[in-house]
Amino acid sequence: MDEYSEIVKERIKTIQEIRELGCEPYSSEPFEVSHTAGPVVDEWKEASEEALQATAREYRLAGRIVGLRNFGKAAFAHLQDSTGKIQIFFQKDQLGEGFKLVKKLNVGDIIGIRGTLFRTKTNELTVSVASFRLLTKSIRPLPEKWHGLSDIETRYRQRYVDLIVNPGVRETFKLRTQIVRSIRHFLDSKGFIEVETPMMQSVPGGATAKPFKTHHNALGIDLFLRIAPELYLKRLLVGGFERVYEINRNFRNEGISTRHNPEFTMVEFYMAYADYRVMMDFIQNLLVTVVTENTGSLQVNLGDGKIDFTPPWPRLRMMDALREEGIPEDALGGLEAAKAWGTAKGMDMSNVHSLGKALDEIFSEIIEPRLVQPTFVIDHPVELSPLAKRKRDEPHLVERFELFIDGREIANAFSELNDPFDQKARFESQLRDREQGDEEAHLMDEDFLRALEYGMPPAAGAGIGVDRLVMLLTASPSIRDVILFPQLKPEA
RNA sequence: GAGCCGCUAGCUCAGCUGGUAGAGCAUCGCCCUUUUAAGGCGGGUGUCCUGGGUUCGACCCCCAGGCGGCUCACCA
Repeated sequence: MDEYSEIVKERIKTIQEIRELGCEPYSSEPFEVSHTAGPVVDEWKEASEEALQATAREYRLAGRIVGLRNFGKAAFAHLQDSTGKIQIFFQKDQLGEGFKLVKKLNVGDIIGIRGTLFRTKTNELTVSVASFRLLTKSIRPLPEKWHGLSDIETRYRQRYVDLIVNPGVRETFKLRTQIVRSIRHFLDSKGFIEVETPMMQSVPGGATAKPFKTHHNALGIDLFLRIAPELYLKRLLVGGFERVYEINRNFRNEGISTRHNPEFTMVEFYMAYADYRVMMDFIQNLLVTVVTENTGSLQVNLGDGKIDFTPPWPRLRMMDALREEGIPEDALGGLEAAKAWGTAKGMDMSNVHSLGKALDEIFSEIIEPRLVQPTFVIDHPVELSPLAKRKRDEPHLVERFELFIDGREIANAFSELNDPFDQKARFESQLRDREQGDEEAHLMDEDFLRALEYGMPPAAGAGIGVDRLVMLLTASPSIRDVILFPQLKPEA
């Protein structure tokens, strides 16, 4: 702990004084709560003083003092619990000896009260406290009531304080939970079962990304935090789970930004006997449901603009989009021409070794940022998608789509490659990329191939970035605003 | 990883051309039984992010470093 400030030293003195009054500042006695602030305020906000007196019901509430106005022989405070806040009123006449403890209270303390409702002269619904107990003394001062806590670093490092004083933050995280619940409910209702697959993998696969490495002492082996659950979920398709999903963390050892946290949440789901076209309809359906349930509308406000989720969403073939951009045919069909075109447009193509990568580079640079309204980009080059099934009539492309909203990829899906021979060839091709210095190329996963050899039903699979979806629906500019404890460097 | 910006009391912030640090809230004392940014009177706040340097003198100028934000790069 850091050096105590004068204020904290004062509060520590107060703790002693509280004990001298015979009260325990860190109570272990249970406090039985009968009501919570939000519902009480909602129920009685219209009621007259007479109506309140007529009920004479007793309320037992607990929460944190977030405002305190002390008079000589009376005091007003606001009590905040997880549902909202309500004003409470202490009077010496009512509390007698107990009023001495009121003098020892500070903003930040957690108390439990018992009392009845009334209306003040200014007509605010208030609990007149008949008795109360200090449940937890707070010795650190909360941020100032006017400006609150705005220092971004402190908000992330001490999220507990952020949550106490910034109601919008609480709302964002409650909404995040509801969004996840909506997704889960939707999938459950369509016959999917939720599973948990390994977070620690000896062959990290299912995505192109750099993994975190760790070590298991007893086994004496290195393990990797998973970059995706994909290869395990597909093993479950082989095992006969025809509709499976997992909502959980992935870990990628890459840069941190307003759109990237080293651990992030994905929902991945797999549907046997479907293909990517079926999946496009399915995802559109899922998101329309989730958006409606959580925002009450299909129009979502987003800082400067608006996202309209009204289906159907346009489907844009990646190659057509590039062609419309005026990219010449030779660049669409040849690595060198594509690189030259990109370089001429000011892009860094030095790390690009395949035509697919080159086209992807051009696409993300000039087309993605314009895809503000929900748009499916479909039919990607095969080199970009080593786990996706080839298009029947265009084998250099795969049956894949990405959903873009607000210029960002929200979902990625494809018809799953279930041909073990092609899968093996794709892994081998990835290994060659790796030898050429592509650290993110896939590794060979022999057991996955063995599973495919037993036979995986044709299926479509999809992944949706939950954090980014929540950003969208809460109009949060940074991923750190939708992750309770975002990764930061340790404090100095 | 690069560029730009920020870091001063618990919080939010001011601090001139370099002369040794302030306000509001919070806190402490006194007064106050319907306030809600309660009010009145009075008091104490500090590693000015850290370490060097320049200077008679550094919150301020220079150098190095730390942490954070944004943008870019990598990526989802």
